[in-house]
Amino acid sequence: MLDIKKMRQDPDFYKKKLGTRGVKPEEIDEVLDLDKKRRDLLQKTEALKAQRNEASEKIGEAKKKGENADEAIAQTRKLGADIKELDKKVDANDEKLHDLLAGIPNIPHDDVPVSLTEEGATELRKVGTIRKFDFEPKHHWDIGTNLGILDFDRAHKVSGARFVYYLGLGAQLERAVYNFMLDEHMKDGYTEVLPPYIVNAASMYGTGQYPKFRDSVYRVNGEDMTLIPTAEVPLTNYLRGEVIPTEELPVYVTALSPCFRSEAGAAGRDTRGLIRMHQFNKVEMVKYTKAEDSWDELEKMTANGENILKKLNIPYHVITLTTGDMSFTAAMTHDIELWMPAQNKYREVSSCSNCTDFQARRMHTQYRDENGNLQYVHTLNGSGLAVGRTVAAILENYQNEDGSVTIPNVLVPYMHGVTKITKENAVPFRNK
RNA sequence: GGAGAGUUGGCAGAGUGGUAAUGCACCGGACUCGAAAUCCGGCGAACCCGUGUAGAGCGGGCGCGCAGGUUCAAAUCCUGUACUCUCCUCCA
Repeated sequence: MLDIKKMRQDPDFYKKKLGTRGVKPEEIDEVLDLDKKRRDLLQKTEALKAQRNEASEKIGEAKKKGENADEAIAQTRKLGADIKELDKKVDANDEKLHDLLAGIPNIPHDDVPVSLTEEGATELRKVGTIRKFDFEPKHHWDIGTNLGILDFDRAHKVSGARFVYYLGLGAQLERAVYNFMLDEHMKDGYTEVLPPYIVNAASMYGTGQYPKFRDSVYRVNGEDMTLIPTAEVPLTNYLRGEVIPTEELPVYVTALSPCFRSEAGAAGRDTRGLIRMHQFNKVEMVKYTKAEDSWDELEKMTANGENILKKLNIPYHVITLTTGDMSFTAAMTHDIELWMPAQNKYREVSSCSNCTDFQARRMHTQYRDENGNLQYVHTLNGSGLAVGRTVAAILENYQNEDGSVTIPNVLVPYMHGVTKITKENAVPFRNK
């Protein structure tokens, strides 16, 4: 949610900045018209209310003295009707204003590359050496299926498209990866959290999924409850409506959670493999910071995500998304994309965003600055990392010609000493 | 799923139709070499509108979980609803 007062003061700035995200200037004008109308109506109704309050007070005094106040009551009665009429108009106007304003995205930072499409993203750095294969590298879904550790067919039978079973060492690998990630983040100062996986509509609104993206989530139990599309929702809403003691800032939290997404509109994309599932695991990082610290914190958070890939020794690059490609709430987003040999390209594994005060204004999450004034916190979120995609990358980058997969060194302890997944050790019950 | 109780300022806690007690905490001052104690004064989240250089000051609105209703007037009455707690049932 943007600050309407600031928008009122400098409409041209907002039109220019939001234009880079595809917001039409007429939308801003409409918001400002409704804002003006709101203030006009408020002045009228508040003047009447002041009048009524004064009259009521006099009636009260008269009654105390035992005097007759019938005439004054009759006169004041009319005021009540007028007020009710005006208040209805105010409410209707407020609703329109709020709906419009809640659908306008965050203001992009000046350093964000301007483009309405994903083309034009800035590459910040490229890390790691891309492995040269002396055989044709296989896709992870073929590797996983051949080893028996990924079973897409039976998931399709039991659940449907875009679901998967992990088995044996595959399931263990997934668990090893997210335990490794959580341990690394704890070393970096994050507090581990195990949040609820179902949240209410107010939380979805707070982080900005609602009202715009109702259709991309799974709702349960009628309208209100939603399976989380990301742990960002319960982590960021954790302090919703609160004033955070200043000495606690910055707050770093991390959580593993499943993420549920309907992937409406993604039909036909990434139909094979682990890349785009209705349910996947993700380790999420969330920070609450003071306003002046959030840009530094974004860089640190991105580094926390990169740290995982460095230790896993998987090549990646970091890009800054364009104005048109960023998520609704972000003022700037760094994506980490890891290397998928079989696809011969980088694929997104993390998205780290500074949402500035955009979510905090929706959630009313504040702190007191050095003058004792209330300020909105800045919120950041980033994947640290998407677990399924990381597993996919391990399978592809660490595959051997015979179809086996070597376990990255840092994960061996998490795999209880297993150094390689082979057809023989992959799924015990298949080898009886 | 059934029954009951509760929801008031940072915290505790009064208030059953006349416009939110009191205590603690907090802020300012006095006393003191200083601090504690004590005394005096102030302050009741945030928010919204007007005025204004101002997130100062001043004026107004709103404000007792939330949303409606009755009334000149609602924390108080009525209706609905959310959440919390207790007991029963159930369950990992």
